[in-house]
Amino acid sequence: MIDLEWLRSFAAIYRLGTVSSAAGARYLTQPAVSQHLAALEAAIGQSLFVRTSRRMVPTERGKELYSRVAQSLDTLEHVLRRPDGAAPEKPIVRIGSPQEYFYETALPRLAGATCRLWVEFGPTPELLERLERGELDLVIATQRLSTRGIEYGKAADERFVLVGSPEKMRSGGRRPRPANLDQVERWLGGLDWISYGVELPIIRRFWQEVFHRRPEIRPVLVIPSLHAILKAVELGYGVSLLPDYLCRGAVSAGRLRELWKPPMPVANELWLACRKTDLHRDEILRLRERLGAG
DNA sequence: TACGTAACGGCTCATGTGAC
DNA sequence: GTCACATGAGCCGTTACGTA
Repeated sequence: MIDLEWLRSFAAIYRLGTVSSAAGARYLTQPAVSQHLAALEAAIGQSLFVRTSRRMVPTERGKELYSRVAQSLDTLEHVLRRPDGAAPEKPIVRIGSPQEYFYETALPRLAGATCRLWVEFGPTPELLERLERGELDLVIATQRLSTRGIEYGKAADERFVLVGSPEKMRSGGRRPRPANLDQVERWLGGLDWISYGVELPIIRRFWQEVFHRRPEIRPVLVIPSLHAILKAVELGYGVSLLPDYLCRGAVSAGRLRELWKPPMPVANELWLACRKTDLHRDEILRLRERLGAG
């Protein structure tokens, strides 16, 4: 007979990745949780995790079991937590995202969601790692990493727009003919640039895709925030590349100007990632639909 | 019915083991 | 050396059972 406590410990190990952290989360000691898992594996007759030196990696049987019990255990946890007569507690979905995309695009789409949302920001590789570890439920990713057990759905395309302030452009010297890439490169290389980082992320990619070489640019301003870059461009610090969803409003309002359109647009795909074992969860499916990856 | 006692289950603490 | 899991020893609460 399988004890419910064994399953609760199993789910905690699955989500948190180690027996020790699962023990902490369950207010038990590590040996207690270790014994729960050993008893569950003995009852089932199969290993549910591969013991590596640093992590407990679920086996196929472990993944299958988790997908079958996770929703029921969550429901049970909610029922046990809520006081008698209280309305059923909404499930929690933990979302990881790039800050600017979430603020500009995801947040308006999530208005009226029927679950509670806990949002965290960070770089995509880190967020995907945390998704795999069970610390997040849904990640808006700027790239697809080959991670087993993660399902990706296309959420959106973002096009990078080369922008500057109208005042800066008036004093920026004579503009080259748009079709002459050598002239355009020399012209752009002579402008003041604002970059997200010293390694010139976005700018480097733009340069390589358009001019097929590395940019020789020393940015006048480095700010790891796209919103701050937008403001800095408006204030005339220099020019930069921004996602279309972020600068569209400022361009329409005349605060920014698109300086030049490359022959082929430089774009990025945005993905919505979740664990395959969570694909049965209603709240996950609904959020995927809202965010465009249904 | 009340009490004493043994058995059992589940926990913690301490420690061993293996991987990095 | 550090980190994480497994294991043995011992403690404690619960339960079953016998006895007054």
